[in-house]
Amino acid sequence: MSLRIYNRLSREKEEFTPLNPPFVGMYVCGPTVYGDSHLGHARSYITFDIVYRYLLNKGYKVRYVQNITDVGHLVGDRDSGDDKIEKQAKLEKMEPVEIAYKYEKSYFEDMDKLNILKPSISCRATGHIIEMIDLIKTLVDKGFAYVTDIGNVYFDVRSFKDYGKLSRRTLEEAKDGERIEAAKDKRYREDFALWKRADASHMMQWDSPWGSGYPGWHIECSAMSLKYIGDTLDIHGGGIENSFPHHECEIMQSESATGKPFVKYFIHHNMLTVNGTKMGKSLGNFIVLKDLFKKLDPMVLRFYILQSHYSSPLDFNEDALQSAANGFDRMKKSIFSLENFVKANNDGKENNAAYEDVDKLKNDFLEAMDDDFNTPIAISIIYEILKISNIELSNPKPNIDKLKYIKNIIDSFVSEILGFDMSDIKNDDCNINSLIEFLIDLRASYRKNKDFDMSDKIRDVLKDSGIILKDGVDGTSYIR
RNA sequence: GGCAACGUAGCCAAGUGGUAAGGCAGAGGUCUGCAAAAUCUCUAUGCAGCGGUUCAAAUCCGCUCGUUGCCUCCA
Repeated sequence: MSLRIYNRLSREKEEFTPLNPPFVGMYVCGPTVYGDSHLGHARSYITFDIVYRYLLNKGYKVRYVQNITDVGHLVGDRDSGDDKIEKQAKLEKMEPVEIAYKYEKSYFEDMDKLNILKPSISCRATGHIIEMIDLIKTLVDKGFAYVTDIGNVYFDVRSFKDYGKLSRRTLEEAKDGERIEAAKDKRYREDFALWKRADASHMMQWDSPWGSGYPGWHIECSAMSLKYIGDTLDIHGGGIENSFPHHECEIMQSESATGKPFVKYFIHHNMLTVNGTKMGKSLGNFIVLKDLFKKLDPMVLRFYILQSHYSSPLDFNEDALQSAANGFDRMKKSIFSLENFVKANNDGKENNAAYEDVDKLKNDFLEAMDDDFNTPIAISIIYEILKISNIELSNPKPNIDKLKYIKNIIDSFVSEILGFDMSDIKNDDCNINSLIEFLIDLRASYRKNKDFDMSDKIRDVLKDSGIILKDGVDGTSYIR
């Protein structure tokens, strides 16, 4: 079995062969830290978390680099306008660096809740101004960029022969869509800023050979990926909406500077919409993760997102969310039953037996993941494996070895590869779990003695306390 | 306006040439002190519509309709 990845450069599924196996260099565009993370971030970083986890699972040594954009990303994603961080800093009456740290922290908190693994390197743009200046210098020296009278540095897109190799746009098309007046000192309207001269009012600025200023948005990704991974990345990830202009610009900068291909496999995830339309601050359907998690288990969101393929558009709506929550709940219950049974009946013996029906599903799961990370199919196979487990559990004499075998596979697939945190219900402050366990045991003994008045009473009291008791196949489970 | 993607059951969603996975919701059995859980069966003769290619099409080609995205906010 070999991994196949849909490469946006070739627009085809290709077999994945890293440049220097077993090492894999993966770069993913990180957040611009000027606000709390939203649903779109969840989809993006869950997508690449799956890629990262699966590559690790296949035995690759992955260096996963993700940037933190804390300077240079201008409102409008263009070459003029306010810096997003500075704008927010003025709004909150804080230093730009305070804003950046605040929302970087917030970002990682949310990603932790979604059980997203930390990248191997998380690097801030402001920590790499020197690298960016060096890269810009190289581009100017090689004639791919030019310095204007007022001290701006632009990339000369007409010097790059493969313009549009990723987005498949031509310079002619670009002209048609132009709605914003280009800066006056550009030689050509599609040239983009590498370095901008700053006036005194600009809060963040650095010395450079072209005067005091700040970097353009695109250059940070090139500078940091070249520094930490090398001239050619095995994988570059990001959202499809950044395909143009951001990723296109990265390619032009990097390849012009190094003379080598910048990226082997470009992976783009598709958009997330809310109730059928694009999520936007101005549209009133903007969903911030911190708000959402007040009423939604982050694992349900993870499940919801992984139930559709990363390359398909995904709509977020109440009905679909509810069905995902129900489906996830059933999966979780089946896994609890399995784990509880194995825990209670573990004889500690090594188990070398193999089971054909389980092995077939095991292969199907891995085959689905190999096929461009097809998580919807992978999840459907989890249900089929759990069905075998449930049937075995309801046997009068369950096959312990088989259940142990299944448990190991489920642990690996559900927790490690799909990244679901299956740890039990979390307590807020005081630990009342043992108390609940005691009442459950007590009720079990009443039931055994057929004292159903008492057993039902315990169930009712617990229910009034918000604890729903359900008698599972192998014993009682409870839900708060 | 230019470019691109998508349209599969009540809902969500796989499937890119060989006869429609899985989840949710629904119906009916089995099991059970009751309830729940689990399990079994059923639920799209059809994949937006119309043509075409083929022994064979959800899948390839053409047209039409619809939705969404990028070129503005935004991952």
